Amino acid sequence: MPGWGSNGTGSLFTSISAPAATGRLWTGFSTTATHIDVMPRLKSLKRCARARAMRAVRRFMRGHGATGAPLKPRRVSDPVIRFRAPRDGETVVDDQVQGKVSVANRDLDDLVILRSDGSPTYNLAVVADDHDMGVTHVIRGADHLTNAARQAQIYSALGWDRPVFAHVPLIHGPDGAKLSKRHGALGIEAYRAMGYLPVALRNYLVRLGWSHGDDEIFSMDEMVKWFDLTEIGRSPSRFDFSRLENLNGHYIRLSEDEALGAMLRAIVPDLPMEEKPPNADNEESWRKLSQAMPGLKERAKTLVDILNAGRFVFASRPLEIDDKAGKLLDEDARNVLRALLQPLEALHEWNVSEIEAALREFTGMSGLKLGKVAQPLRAALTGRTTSPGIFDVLSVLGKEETLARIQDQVS
RNA sequence: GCCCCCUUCGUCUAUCGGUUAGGACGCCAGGUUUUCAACCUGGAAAGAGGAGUUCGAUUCUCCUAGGGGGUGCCA
Repeated sequence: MPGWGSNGTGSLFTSISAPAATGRLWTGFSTTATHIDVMPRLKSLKRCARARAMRAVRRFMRGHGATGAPLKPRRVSDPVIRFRAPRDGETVVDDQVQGKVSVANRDLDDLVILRSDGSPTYNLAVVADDHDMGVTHVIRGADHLTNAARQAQIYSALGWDRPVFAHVPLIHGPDGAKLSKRHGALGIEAYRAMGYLPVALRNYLVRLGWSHGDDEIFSMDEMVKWFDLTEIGRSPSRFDFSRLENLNGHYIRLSEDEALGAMLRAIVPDLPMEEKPPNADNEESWRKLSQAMPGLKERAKTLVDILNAGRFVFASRPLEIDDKAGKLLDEDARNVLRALLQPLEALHEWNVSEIEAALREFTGMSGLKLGKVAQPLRAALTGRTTSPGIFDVLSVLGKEETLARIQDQVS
């Protein structure tokens, strides 16, 4: 996405417009790229306004006589310049999404276009700036619909052609209230820190207010090929985290292990303390994490989930055992673990297939179901009742660490 | 208050006047399974209400209700 963030006074939620020449996207506008034609005229208007206001005040004071106090106007407070809007008729905006929207002109007031300090206000600035840049399409949130009518009037007053307007429906929060930068807004960085992938976010967002038959998963190419303004619905939607999580899980499972590892390391600084892995600067732990990635990504909905589920590779002994895992480690379980030490110790090769063979042989001999062996092991090795496949856990941890963690529980 | 926009399962949506109103997420049940996920099968779940137009309305029109947005020397 080009042009995220804010430049000067504009920002993501204000306006997105495309200059014809380059086809690049711009967000907001810059008040420094100014409007050669308009500004000087307005400036002089302002001087006139001030002079006129002075005269009016004097007149008023004369009219009220010299009743006492020293009534001598020093200076008129700085005037503003307003746009003289048409009083009759209506202004019609032909919007690509909303259709023809008409507003009676009597409902649109004479808005301020130049502040008392001489700077232009939003509605004048976007119009002048978009015009200067040759912007062809103004696409923004439906909260700007009324502004479009005002801006249309300004375009007309200036004798300029209007760009194409498109006002897309807003996205409300899960509670149905507006989601915007000034109210309960979540910036894009917040979603990053929650462990959402850019691809997932894009895919989720594109389906809000827009659809392509029954399709749910879109590649970037498909989005570009199929998306069209004319197919956008007009009703606002709610932000649904479970839907986002589902897509995010989908894309995590599709991601390469190395790519996930890189993203994980990148977001660690942005995470709250309790979500950061312990000893996060330990390279060996990161190596183990990437080794465990196939099993971890299978189970995760967010990057934070991966870090959380993969915490056991970062943890140092003695391991913290959570409540559920603790209850699992009763006397029977400890006996199983004790009996496991010897056959594991005897393994020369420490890899998934050797480990699996050894454990299955053990269950065969002892008559225990694999679950009766796997769960205590899982508890002792990860401190949790859920984890990636148990053979993978042993393999990733390494022989020495595995035996030590079991020893911690049986002694 | 005034103006504008919106209204199909809880949520996102499909439907270009005639369908058993479809799909997805979530939820419930079952299957698979070393846990949890993933995956597979099945299930519950919707046209806000009222008038019209029409042989026939979810679909077109109007009204009501509800929701949202706007109404700044904010953007």
